[in-house]
Amino acid sequence: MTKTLNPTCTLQDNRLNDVLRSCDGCTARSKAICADLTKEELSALNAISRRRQLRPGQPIISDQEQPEYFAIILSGTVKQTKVLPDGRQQIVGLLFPSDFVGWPFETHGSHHAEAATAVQLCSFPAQQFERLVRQHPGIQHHLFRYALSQLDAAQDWMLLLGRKTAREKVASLFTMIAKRSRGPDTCDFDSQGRERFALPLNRSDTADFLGLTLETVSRQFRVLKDNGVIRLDGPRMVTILDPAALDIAATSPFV
Amino acid sequence: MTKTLNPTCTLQDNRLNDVLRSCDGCTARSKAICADLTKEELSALNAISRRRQLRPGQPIISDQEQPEYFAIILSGTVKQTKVLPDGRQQIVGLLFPSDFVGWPFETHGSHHAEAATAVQLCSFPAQQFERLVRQHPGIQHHLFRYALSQLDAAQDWMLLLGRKTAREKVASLFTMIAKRSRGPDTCDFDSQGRERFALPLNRSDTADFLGLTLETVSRQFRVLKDNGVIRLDGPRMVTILDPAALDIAATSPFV
DNA sequence: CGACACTTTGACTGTAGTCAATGTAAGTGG
DNA sequence: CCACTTACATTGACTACAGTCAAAGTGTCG
Repeated sequence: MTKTLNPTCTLQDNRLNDVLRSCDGCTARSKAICADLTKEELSALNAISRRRQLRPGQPIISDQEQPEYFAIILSGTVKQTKVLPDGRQQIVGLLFPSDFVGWPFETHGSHHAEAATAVQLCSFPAQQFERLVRQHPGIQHHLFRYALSQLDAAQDWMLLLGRKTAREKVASLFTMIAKRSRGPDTCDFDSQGRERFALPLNRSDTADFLGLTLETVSRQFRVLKDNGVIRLDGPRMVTILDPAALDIAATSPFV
Repeated sequence: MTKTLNPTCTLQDNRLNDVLRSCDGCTARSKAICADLTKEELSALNAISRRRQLRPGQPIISDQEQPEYFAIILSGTVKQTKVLPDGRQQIVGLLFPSDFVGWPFETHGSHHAEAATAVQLCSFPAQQFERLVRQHPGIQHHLFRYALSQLDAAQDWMLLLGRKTAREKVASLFTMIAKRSRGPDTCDFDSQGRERFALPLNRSDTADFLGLTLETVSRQFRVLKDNGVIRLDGPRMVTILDPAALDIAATSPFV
């Protein structure tokens, strides 16, 4: 299992332990909502920020509680879930580095968000952050646009849940995760230049994300593997062998 | 088919044809994003507003085009759709009176919105509206909170699409439409005080909203009717006979 | 009246779900 | 070092829910 980084990747130092916590070296700086903020807005944000590390399964926002803090994801993956009274579960959002977790001004909130993998966050105390958003329309503007992109993603996922076959759902998951893993710091290719990523979810969570059972997920993984579309190095490590075939599998109901 | 309005309803005059187009008599005034705006913000909005009437099927925002205008729905229902290359369709949003149609500052937008029924809109030219939003953080704040409520609704629907049975989906649709129809102006009860509403979608669109086929939708309507949960007066007119049973049917997979 | 759009119903099929057993890998303690 | 546990994943056999295909029914409009 050789692992070589794409030569175009420029590894940046997070300096997670820096006392100064400067935004300059932050890996999320160029993509998160803090991108394009004015110097003033950015330093106001930075002044109330705090780094956090979460273990898999640790909650960020618990159902029925006011969130303690909001955060930008620096590394790792966060899952948002909704559950029915009898326990059936649906993952309604997967959040990746540079994504924002939690929504200011939300009152109702039947939300639950937790770390799917180990996660590093840049967090902001809830009330201070809300005050900051009120003071700086620029920050609100970016949050608004980010919310719209999340809404669009949710609606794309509705199309997947309502209209795609199991095969298409699994293939779409792979293309989505590959796309989100494509960043200057996080991209990963094997020795032959083929895209590769670690799934942030186990089979059960994957099923809850795709609206399937874990057995069906496992079987569809196998089919894509047998067809030479992907390779599996362990149950979580996926290499895309045939990107074109994967794209077809993600939008065509037959085969 | 007797139709009596709930005595608590206070019918207001839309004055759709008034030249002055005052917001004072507007039916959406108290619930739409224009609620809680300052006098200044409201009059700025009002100054660029224009009433529009749409026939069923008429598009508001076409896929791949910059929207011409944004709008608040005064009456009727609007559907947002996403389609796969091979034509499979999913309705990703149903919008009711007081809802906002279209999103300022959106660039990508694989959005399509069209009138599901006859629709009356209070519309705003896209560019003028965007300029207004930039100038008035208060308007943006309301739009932001509205976007969050739409995101929450989308995620609730993801739970429905991914995890509910056909029976539950249809029952959930009825509870959702009943809830949205419950307004001071639009509520409708039969002679015995039972809640009643007209479905804004035909069977095919209903199927596209619930992630089912139209035949399955038709059969589940029949089961709920046979069980005495609802009554159908024509294919579109639903009366809720047993609200408790309907709530159970909406969240319990067995029967 | 016939044309058309929409809906209902029936018979059959197939995809994904269910239930159960087995496989795999990492971690624990004797 | 090796049983044993635990969590997760795979595979198989069978089932059932919803989909497909087809026909008939209903209502509206010209």
